[in-house]
Amino acid sequence: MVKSETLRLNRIFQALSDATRRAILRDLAKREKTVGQIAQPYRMSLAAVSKHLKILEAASLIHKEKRGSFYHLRLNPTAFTSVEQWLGFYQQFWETRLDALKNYLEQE
Amino acid sequence: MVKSETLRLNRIFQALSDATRRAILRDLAKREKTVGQIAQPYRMSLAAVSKHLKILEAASLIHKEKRGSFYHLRLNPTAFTSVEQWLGFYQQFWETRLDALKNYLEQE
DNA sequence: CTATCATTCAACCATATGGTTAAATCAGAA
DNA sequence: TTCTGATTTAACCATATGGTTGAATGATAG
Repeated sequence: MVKSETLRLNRIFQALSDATRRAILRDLAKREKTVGQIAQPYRMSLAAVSKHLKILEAASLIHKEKRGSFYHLRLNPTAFTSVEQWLGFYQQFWETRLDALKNYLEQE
Repeated sequence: MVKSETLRLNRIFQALSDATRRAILRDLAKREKTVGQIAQPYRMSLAAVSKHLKILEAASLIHKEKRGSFYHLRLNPTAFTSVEQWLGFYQQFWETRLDALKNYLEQE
């Protein structure tokens, strides 16, 4: 594994380890939003949400663009491919496991 | 999202956010190992590795079993399905994105 | 210009994290 | 029983994390 990819995965998984940040991603999957719109459902301060967005952006999971006096946030779907690739390596293991289970059950 | 699944994902992603722990998972993918065998490639203390293993176990990414005076660790491949499922939701987005890119490139 | 609105930045705080070393546990060998 | 080896636990430390509040920035509306 290349070092830069390691750091990239560190940042991505760390970003995803917080439930608020995962909820924000879900929210942005629907449509692009401003910081204020994103913050609205949460009880925490705007500054706290702003920090979460910065972490998501550093992990390249979202893209932030300033238009006028508003920042617009949107999902960066390609970033998810890093996780997809990382996970891909392990799929062979749980797939063979599930296949074994399936075979076992079908024997009955 | 159910709360318990949220906590489960918190633990899993947090566990995966550390490069040492991801390396341990890779290592265990090959075959089952003891704590000492796992620790051998790393410069850190055995106690530090022991902590990493506890975190991976709490995230249910590995299974730990004591046989005699050795603890044997192995991958728990089914735990990866949680990540798989979480990621699945976003695949529609980056897939349509990649399809769009593919179409664009094929136009040339 | 000036006031306002959206957002960030800075300073701060409590708790979590990832490491250390030293002591405790616990199974197997002598 | 006693010694040894494998591993965990405990206490500790420095830094990171996730939150707060209040001041700063920067674009828009009067």
